[in-house]
This record gives sequence, structure tokens and C-alpha cells, in this order.
Amino acid sequence: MSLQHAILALMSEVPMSGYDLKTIGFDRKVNHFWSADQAQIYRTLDKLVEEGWADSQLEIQHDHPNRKVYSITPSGQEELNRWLIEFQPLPVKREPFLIQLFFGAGLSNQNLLSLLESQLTNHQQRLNSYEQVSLKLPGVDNPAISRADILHRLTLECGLSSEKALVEWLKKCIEVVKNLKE
Amino acid sequence: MSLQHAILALMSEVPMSGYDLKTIGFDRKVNHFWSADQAQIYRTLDKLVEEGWADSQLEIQHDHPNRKVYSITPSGQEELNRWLIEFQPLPVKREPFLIQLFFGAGLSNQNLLSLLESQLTNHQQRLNSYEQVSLKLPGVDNPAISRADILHRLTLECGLSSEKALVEWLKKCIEVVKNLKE
DNA sequence: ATCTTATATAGGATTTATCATATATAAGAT
DNA sequence: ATCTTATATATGATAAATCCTATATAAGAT
Repeated sequence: MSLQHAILALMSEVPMSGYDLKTIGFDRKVNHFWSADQAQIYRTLDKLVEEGWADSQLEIQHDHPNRKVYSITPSGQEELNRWLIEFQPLPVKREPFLIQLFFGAGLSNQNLLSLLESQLTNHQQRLNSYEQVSLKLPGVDNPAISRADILHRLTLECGLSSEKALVEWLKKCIEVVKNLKE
Repeated sequence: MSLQHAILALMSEVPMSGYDLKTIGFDRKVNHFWSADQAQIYRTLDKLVEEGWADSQLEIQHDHPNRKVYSITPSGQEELNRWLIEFQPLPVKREPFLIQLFFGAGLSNQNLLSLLESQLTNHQQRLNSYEQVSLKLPGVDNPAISRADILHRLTLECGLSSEKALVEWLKKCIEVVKNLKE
């Protein structure tokens, strides 16, 4: 499962609690290509420990509830290294909005336009959030940019170019539908 | 659930068996934005009947096993009409390959390039299959093009432009990684 | 005082999807 | 004769993801 390996990869950089993984890892760092539910993270951590790929130590806190900090084990690191070079099949496409558009011949132009406009708004927002992240990453012109930074920027650019393509496509759709005779 | 509505939409054009839905519907017609497992289709058909959105009639065949042909009911059509104009949130992004790239700083350039090349091959194949479909759709210049045909072409163009963007991005990644000092 | 937000972990229930397998008929190939 | 492919439906088991709820501490706001 990819989520297991995403967690292993995050943990291998720095040990983390479930809460850290959710708030720092999935909601911030890798949000542009993966997201995970809190419940799923805790359950996956249990599974990683069962498999011997991670272990945890309780960290007593006084200003907050105690934390269970998880670290990757040597066998976990081995598994991660194996997985990192394993071919990943393309994820299956499932786009609810395209069902609507494909089967939308019976809808009015106005209904189609509403659907398209709200998709456009949402994709523009996503694009915008990616652009905000991009501003915080070291630029490729930066002489101190690390190998990891370069790869981080490349993954972000994947999201940026996908979203840009979708925004352009949606704008085109809107023009086409506007000129459609009902 | 979107699968339920994809099936309702396919059925509302023409009554279909589970087998038809799989082979004609999901594997051919809408493959560029939805796919469904055979087992899932039959189970979803059961659910649609339970909900009163579809019904089936047995079609006795002599050259093949008998078929159960499903049709949309009036209440199913109502449900479909309602759903077709309901906002669909953007699908969550989950890209296993981007986990690898993002956390791939410890890999050799050669390993990174292998990953990128196999992704590129797969996306080019997908792009190619979309282009094959495109050739069979009526062109926008065709004066006899229907409203449905136009929408079909638009959904296909979504896939085409997404795949083109990914192919370009992967080519760029390959150039960047080639020039990366290990 | 009470409410909300942040910090922190976890289980129950359900949904959605996949994989494997079973069953059965008929056509066509070796 | 036997094997494979196409046609056709269905169930068991499991995986992956989401939603809801419970529990608990502490800081800050109204």
C-alpha cells in the first residue's frame, strides 16, 4: 500500500507522531499528491509496527497530551528502499464531474455552465494554493538548492502543470458551451 | 456514489446487462474518466434495484447464457437528473509515483531516470489510446455533430490535455535529473 | 463561567474498490 | 478430443478510505 510507504518515507526523514504526520506531513508537505484521513494514519501506524517496519516511544508532555513518536526500523528502511524503485502503475482515473459532462446533453446550457464554472473556481483555488507553496520552495536558480529540494519542486510542478491544463480546458469548455445551440 | 450514477446514465441511454456495462460502457465508452470492476458492477446493479432506480428483465438466449437486462426506472431517472447538476468536489489526489519522486533524493540518477522513463512510457500509451478514440468521434467541423457528441469530445479533450501536460512534465523531469550531480 | 481551538490518540461503522474464484454455455482453434 | 476465448452472472474475502464519535489536556477568547 502506498500510504504505508508515504508514512515510512516521512518517518525516515524525522520521527513523527500520528498527529505530526497528519498536520505537518499530509496536510502540508505532500498535500499536492497525497492526502490521508487521521483515522487511517493511526491505523496504518499500528500496521507498520505489527510488520516491524516502525516502532514507537511514548513522549511525556506536560503542556499537552502525551505523544507516541514513531521511528522507522532497519527493516522498515529496507522495505522503503525496495519500494522506492518499484514501478507504480498509473492510478485509475475516476472523475465524477466528467460523468456529468459526458452525459449532460439533456441539461440546459445554463446548467452546464454552472457545473463548469464551479469546477473552474475549485481548480483555480487549487492552482493558487500550489503557487503559494511554490513561493516557499528554494528556486532552481538558488545555488544552495539540494537534491531533495529539486525533487520537491518537480513534484509540485506536476501539480501546477496539471491544474493549469485543467483550468485552460475548463475555460475552453465554457466558451464551447456558451456557443452551443440548445 | 458516482458509480451508481454512471451506471444510471449509461442505462438511461439504452438498457444494458452487467456484461454490456462492463465491456461496452466502462471498458470502451467512458474508460478515459471512469473504470469499474466487474464484481462491483453486478453488486451496484443489485443496489440500484433495491433502491428502485433500476429494474431487470431476463432475456433468454440460445447461443449464449441468459442475460439480465437492466433499465432505469422513472425514480432512477429523477435521481439521475438531480445528480447531474449537483456540484462534485474535486477528486482527492493520490499519486504513488510522486511519493517516489518526492522522497527519491537517496536514489541514484539512474534509478530516478528508470522511474521517470517507465511513467513516461505509460502516459504516452494512455495518450495514444485517447488519440485513437478521438479519431472515431465526429470532428467539431462536422455539421451533423450532436450536442452529446460535442460533450463527449470535450471529456476526451480533458484526458488528452492532462496526459499531454504529464508527458511534457515527465520529459522535463528527465532532462533535469540527467543534469543532476549525484 | 463557557465556548472554541489546538494538541493528541483511537475505535465503530460503513463505503468503495479489488482480487480470486465458481458456475455455465457455445464457438473456434489445435 | 481438448484447450482457449467469448459470453454471462455471482459470491467470498480483503483492502483502502471516510465519517462519526469518544476521550483527554491546555490555552485563549467572549
